Amino acid sequence: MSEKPPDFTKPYSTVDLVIFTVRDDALSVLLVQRANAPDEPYPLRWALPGGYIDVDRDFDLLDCAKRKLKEKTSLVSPYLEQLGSFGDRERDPRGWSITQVYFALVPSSEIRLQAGANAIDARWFEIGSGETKVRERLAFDHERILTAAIERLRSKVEYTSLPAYLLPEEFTLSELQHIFEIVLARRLDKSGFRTRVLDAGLITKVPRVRRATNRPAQLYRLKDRSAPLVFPRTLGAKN
Amino acid sequence: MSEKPPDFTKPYSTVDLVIFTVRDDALSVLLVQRANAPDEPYPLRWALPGGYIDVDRDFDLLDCAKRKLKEKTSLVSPYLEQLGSFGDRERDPRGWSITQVYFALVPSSEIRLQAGANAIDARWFEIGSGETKVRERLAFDHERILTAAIERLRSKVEYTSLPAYLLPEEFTLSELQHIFEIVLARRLDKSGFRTRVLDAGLITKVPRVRRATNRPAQLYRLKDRSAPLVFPRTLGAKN
DNA sequence: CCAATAGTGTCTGTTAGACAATATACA
DNA sequence: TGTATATTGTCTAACAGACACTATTGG
Repeated sequence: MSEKPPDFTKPYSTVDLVIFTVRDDALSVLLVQRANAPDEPYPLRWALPGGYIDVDRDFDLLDCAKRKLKEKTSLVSPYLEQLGSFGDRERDPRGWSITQVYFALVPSSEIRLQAGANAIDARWFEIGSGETKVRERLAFDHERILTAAIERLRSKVEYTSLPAYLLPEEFTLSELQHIFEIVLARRLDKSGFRTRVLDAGLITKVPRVRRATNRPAQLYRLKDRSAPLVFPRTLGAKN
Repeated sequence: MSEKPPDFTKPYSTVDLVIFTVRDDALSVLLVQRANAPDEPYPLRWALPGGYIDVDRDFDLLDCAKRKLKEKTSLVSPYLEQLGSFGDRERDPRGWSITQVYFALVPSSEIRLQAGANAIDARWFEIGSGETKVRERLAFDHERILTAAIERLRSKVEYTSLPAYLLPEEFTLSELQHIFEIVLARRLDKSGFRTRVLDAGLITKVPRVRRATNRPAQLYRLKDRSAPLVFPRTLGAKN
């Protein structure tokens, strides 16, 4: 039962990102296409954005995730949370590897996609409701990771106000409800939704309204955009 | 924006365990004392059990965690869940390192402690309610990890039946309630507790009773001991 | 029959969920 | 005035929480 010394074989360590947004009324995830190089595994396959930890530039894991997020989306401070890590002997043909997975929620406006170093293209893919979440076979074990991320997102939406991070800074209650409905894939009752969200005290009015061809709607914003998460009560109504 | 090649400097990768039990009516955590060797960081400090991933023996992260758990407690299949990973440049003086942390719930009976390779002693430490969770300064960033683990445990207890894994396979409802109260550090209403737990359908009667100097108590067991987790409704009563 | 704990029943304030009514803008 | 959406109100069934009562054993 001897410990391996620290300079024994180390696993590869990467950080990958599951970046969600809602566009065209559909939950979508950002994928990048891998380069077509002979020494790169899974050439031309679509994959979650990410890459190796740079021990010289990154101070910690979150730093590394933020850096990669910025490289892909040029966003600086969206919602970012650790999903978990996935590591085994077979997921990468180059050897024992571990990926630290973070998931991010970003507003679909405010985004300019950029292809990264190892990626020749970057695109949004809609999340389907079936067993296979995306109409592509992904590289590595990324399908499993994506599935886990979706599950986490859906379950957290039941008791937090996470979807607010999918909207621009200011939004109306109707817009917020709409985005909840998209993520949860079911209708919600208007009255119940409003009281739950407002009673929870997570959002505050801003002294402005959104005008259209009807009654103007009060604008709100998150009370504390940096706060990791929060919890109204249970949610539930099916309308 | 060039990617580092895979054989560039890798962080060290370890797996650490936060092993909880309840003994003498107190939530406790298993710590090991680090060896007093000149080249080892934090000599004689208490730390979470764990160690380097062995890329030859461990197939995946969970495997590695199970192996280490077995080495320390000789338990094979208790509740084991990934807590998260902690990685940065400073947490280990030997260099950039990442630890994959798992947390386990074990019944306090059924345990024979064993000191591991790098550990000269292993002991249970009671979790206090104050800011500092344990009356010891721990090695590395293990205090932060322990705090996160306790937080996770307490929050999950509010909506799952996790504490059942702290009991032997068969238990009475009173025993289950008692252990909930210890973990949550508050009293619960008997009637409400029973209906919640039973309605959730997580446990089943076994055709036996526990006898004492009073009315015998029905024995129960978890319906599916391998099921990752489960959720009654919200919990809450303060009695 | 007493002590001790197991197990069940009752009452009440709160709330989720469904639904309806009213409000306010532009055209 | 009409249309469209915002916002608020009402009613009801379900439920959590508090508390009390009954049940069953050993001594």
